[in-house]
Amino acid sequence: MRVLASDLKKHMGKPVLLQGWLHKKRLLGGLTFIVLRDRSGLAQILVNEKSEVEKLRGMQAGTVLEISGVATADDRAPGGVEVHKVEIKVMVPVEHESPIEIDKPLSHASDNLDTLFDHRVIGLRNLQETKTFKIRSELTRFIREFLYKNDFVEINTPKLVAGAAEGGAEVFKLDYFGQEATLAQSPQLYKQIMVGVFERVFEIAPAFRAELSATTRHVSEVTMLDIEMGFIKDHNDVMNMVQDMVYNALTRVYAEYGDDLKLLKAPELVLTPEFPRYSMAEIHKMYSKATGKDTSKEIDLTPDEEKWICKYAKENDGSEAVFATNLPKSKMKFYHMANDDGTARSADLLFRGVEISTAPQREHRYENVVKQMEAAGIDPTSPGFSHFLLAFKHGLPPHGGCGFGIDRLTEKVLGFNNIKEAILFPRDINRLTP
RNA sequence: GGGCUCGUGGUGUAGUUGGCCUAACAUGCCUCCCUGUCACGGAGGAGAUCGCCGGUUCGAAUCCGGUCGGGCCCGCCA
Repeated sequence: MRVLASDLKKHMGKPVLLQGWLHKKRLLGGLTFIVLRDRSGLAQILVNEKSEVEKLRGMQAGTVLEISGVATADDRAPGGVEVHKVEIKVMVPVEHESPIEIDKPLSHASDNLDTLFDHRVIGLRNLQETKTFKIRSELTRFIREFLYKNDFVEINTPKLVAGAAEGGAEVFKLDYFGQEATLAQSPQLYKQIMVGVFERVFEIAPAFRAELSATTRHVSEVTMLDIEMGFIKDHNDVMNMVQDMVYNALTRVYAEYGDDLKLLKAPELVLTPEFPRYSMAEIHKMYSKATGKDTSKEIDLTPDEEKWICKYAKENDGSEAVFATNLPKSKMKFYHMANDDGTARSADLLFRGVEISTAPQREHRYENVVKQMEAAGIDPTSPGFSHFLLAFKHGLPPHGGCGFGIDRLTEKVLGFNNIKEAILFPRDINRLTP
């Protein structure tokens, strides 16, 4: 029976069999330390026999090993336990030198990201990188668990679609058995349709954006969390749900992975259960007053304003997450609901300087959706939209939801400067491999 | 798409007002020594025509032009 590195302590004094990768060799002459990596972490193995050490001559990091020995308590060993009386079996020999180091932190300097991604296949075995993606996995799990607890149903919607869901944004086009298809840039229309079925739905899936953006915040394949909930009282219900979900996921990840986050030099979490809310107009005014730069004519928040309001909220409200509410109507999508004062019932959630989510209330009245569609220059009878409208025709309650960037959330939790650092195999305007 | 910026052994860097560069340092790799390492330590070694092409010059990693490949910012957004 295989024993995992992290379970060695439970087998103190007993024979154990470990399987994993050679992570590090330290030869001290008469004795040799081997560090073995498996899915649970690292195990230290002490080898005395010359003949056993010889089996590892020429074997590089990554060599797949089976080690049998005895779990032995020793204060000098990391974690107080190591394996003695060892017999080594090389399962998969590796003689090629590792292209990138796996036992020390890799450079995440922006100039070096290209090398980091070129060597991603092996670089991900680096403990720091592995931890990053373990934390990403857990963040996603906490979000899922929160949503399940709140009666949301997880759905999967098509990524091969006939037309653009949101209009405006660039889409990838491809040949679909002779028809032109696009890669879905958002599950927007489908998740609204599903409100008519389950009331509360969510999806975690890729979305494809063909915009020629080259910034630290953009990739062309993004992992989106999409939420939609029906029978809301007002826009606040949507913001509250997103807020509670984020608060829950962040506090959990800091509680359960605090040590790893500290090791990865992630910032301390500063968060209140209620996130501060400022209207877009207020933020423009506050920012202009504080910096002397007039942004009152800006439609959206500038990247600098996003950073500024996050810093402001952290210092004055004790929260690194902040809502920018009442987004301008001119930016509104046809499926959003407008306020009477020229703003939209939409809010951006900002965290540590970037927008991680947009959480609007939807226009749920059939006639209004048709009107807003026509105003946006979309033909309501076109094949891509007639199905969508059918759901409204047959009854959709007041509803709202959010699009939420999992990549950006992970990036900011870990204190990275570039979204790609939080993605296993990022896709941007000039990277399609690995 | 617009602006700015960078390109030196496998990896990370130094050198960039031309000559002391026959390219330095760290790490990784190879050989040897080392019985408690944990970024082990010590001795030695291999490994780069300085992204590519052209130009200026007695002489170019260094200056100029072009080209290819990155990065950052803006616009747009998650």
